[in-house]
Amino acid sequence: MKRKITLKQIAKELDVSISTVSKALRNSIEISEDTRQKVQAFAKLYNYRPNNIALSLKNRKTKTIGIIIPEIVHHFFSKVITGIELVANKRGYNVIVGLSNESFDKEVINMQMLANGSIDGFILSIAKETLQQQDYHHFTETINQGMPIVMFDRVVNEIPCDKVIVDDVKGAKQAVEKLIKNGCKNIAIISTKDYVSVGKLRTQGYLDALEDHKITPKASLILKIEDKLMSDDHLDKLEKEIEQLFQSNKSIDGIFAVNELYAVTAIKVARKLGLEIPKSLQVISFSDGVLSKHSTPSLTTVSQHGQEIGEEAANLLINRLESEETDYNDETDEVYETVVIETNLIERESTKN
Amino acid sequence: MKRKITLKQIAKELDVSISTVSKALRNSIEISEDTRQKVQAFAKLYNYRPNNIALSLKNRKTKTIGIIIPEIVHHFFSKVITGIELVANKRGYNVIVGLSNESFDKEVINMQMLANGSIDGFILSIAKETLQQQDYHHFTETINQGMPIVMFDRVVNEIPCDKVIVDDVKGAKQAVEKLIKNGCKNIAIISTKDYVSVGKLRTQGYLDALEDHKITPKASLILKIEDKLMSDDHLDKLEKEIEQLFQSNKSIDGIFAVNELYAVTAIKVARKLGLEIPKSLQVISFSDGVLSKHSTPSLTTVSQHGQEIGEEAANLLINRLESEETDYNDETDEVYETVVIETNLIERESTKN
DNA sequence: ATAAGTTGCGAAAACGTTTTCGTGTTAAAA
DNA sequence: TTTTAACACGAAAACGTTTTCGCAACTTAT
Repeated sequence: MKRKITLKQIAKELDVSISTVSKALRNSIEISEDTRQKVQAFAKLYNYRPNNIALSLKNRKTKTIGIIIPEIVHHFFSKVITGIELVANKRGYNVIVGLSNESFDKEVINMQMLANGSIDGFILSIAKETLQQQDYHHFTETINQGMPIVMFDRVVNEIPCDKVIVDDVKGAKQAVEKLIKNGCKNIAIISTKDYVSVGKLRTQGYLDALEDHKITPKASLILKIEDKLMSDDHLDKLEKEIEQLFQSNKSIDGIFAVNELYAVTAIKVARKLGLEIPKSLQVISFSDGVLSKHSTPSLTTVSQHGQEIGEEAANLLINRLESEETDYNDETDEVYETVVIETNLIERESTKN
Repeated sequence: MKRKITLKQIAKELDVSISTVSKALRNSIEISEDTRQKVQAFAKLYNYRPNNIALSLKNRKTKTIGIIIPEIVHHFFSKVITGIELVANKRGYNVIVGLSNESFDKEVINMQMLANGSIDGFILSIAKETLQQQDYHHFTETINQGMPIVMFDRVVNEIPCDKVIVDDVKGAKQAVEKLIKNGCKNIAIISTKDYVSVGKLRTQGYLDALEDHKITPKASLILKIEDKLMSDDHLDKLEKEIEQLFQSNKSIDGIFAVNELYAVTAIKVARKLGLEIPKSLQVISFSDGVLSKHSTPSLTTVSQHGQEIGEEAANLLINRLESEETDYNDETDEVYETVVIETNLIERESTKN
């Protein structure tokens, strides 16, 4: 079990100083051609690589990005990670992942674990519990300690940081407009409770679309699901709630769901009730997961472009990290950007065309 | 932009030495009650936390696990990560994720980036390209440098390391036996080319089941898909291949697919051809992704227990890391474990019961 | 009053780098 | 031959910790 070789060992072996070895490896002109070659040959032979940790300590930066997300078994979030990793790697950074599991405490703990020098900055999407409790002190503290944060998707405005979001209102509105244009007269929405920011925004888009078309929203057509029902264990409960919706509104001919699961479940229930899709019921869902493409009928969706969001977030963060380096006029601008990624409607089989 | 506070700053502020501060914070008995309180109060006030990087350098271990997987937008792999993260966090470790994107080069690069001190050990699943080229030098090198590896799912026997796998042969065999028991007379398999180890093994299980029941396998019932067709871009090509399978074997009444996508695609094609599921065609698939549960009909699957695999792998790795600490009799046993996670059959709508 | 033991703290090394500065040697210039 | 410049290298500091060791200043026992 040989440890990795260090400068010190090379120096000793070659009977020169550590500084000489270091310089030789970095092709410093201070070192004679002779020794340089000797050192480099030896280093290559022993496959020397500078120790990252030592470099991090010396440079006071780790070239590592911390990601905190609510869960990873989720198409959207894993797409985002893919995007982050892509540009992070391209720009010489690693990513370290923490899962909050939608829990406030785990979010805090995870951030503390990473904030103590392990990373240079955060990219995160806020846990539902945190959104519910509206306790954001861990974010402000992190930022106050000079560690930049980029939030995506689930963001809160009161935190001063860069953000990457999709225009949930607009995306939802477009979806509902599509349903209207396709002749739907009674469009229901299946959303989450309002504390989930995106649920609220998408509901807003739904309402906006109706208003624009002089349709009076009916409370009975707005179903707000308690979020715990997302987990597979509560699938039957989710189905019941949706069935209830259909039963008490026989004339529903359009469904806008804020996520895939709600959409496919709605379709399943609707079919059981004898509705034909898209003939007598058209469905559009937010999200661009695997279900949309491969379920039958495939779903018309508002695509969120998760990977693009990740790429954008990573660029935002790294730009900030690397501008700080040169920026010696601290305390100045502190101006933050909010990038909006455009959604687009992907038409599939669950709507008429 | 205040930096995080350090021992040195506290020491200066309180006019004691760095050592005193350090000891006071760790409740050393060397320090008087008085100063200890003073230091701790001050540290708390300024929210002092020891710098992880400095600790890593000093202790020569990072308490961080490196994960290298082919892709993250994949139910199985993200489940595994969830499992790894769960036990890693519980045991005081972080996880840092690298994606190989199924590419040999990216796998190598990623491992090199992390192996230079950033992590204490690897958990990984091998990229398809690597399996194809059968070039494993980066694994052996890493291991030779004293960094333990745990492989899962896609493993190779010639590398001396701990492994966590599912019994692919057995799982596949059970699935096919279920089909046989359910009355299927002409069972086809949709698998991958043999260089994907799990594809090969599952095909073996298929053959074993047939043999056990005195059924002569027919080459025309064995479809081995070129793996590039996994990506959504080639979906139509995949469909064509499967359609071909059905067209040239009209009597197929059972399908065993090695992954979800193949299964749902097969179902889609079969329906187009007028087959009813599960009445005239029964389907079983490996994998426990989201498609299985939510597509219609839902899929009967061989569940792989991704999260459990992740948990097991993390425990294996951390155990090894922490046994090394005490184990000063190096060079000894070097005995590695291969843990087999049992699969089980989850019956849903795509088979009769 | 002296020897011995206790208490409380600081200096310094170590982890592995990079970089600044100093210095001895040799070669070129005066 | 002396002065100056170029060259090649080493010592040391710094990043932020923890820990070993040493050493004063007391306190207790003789």
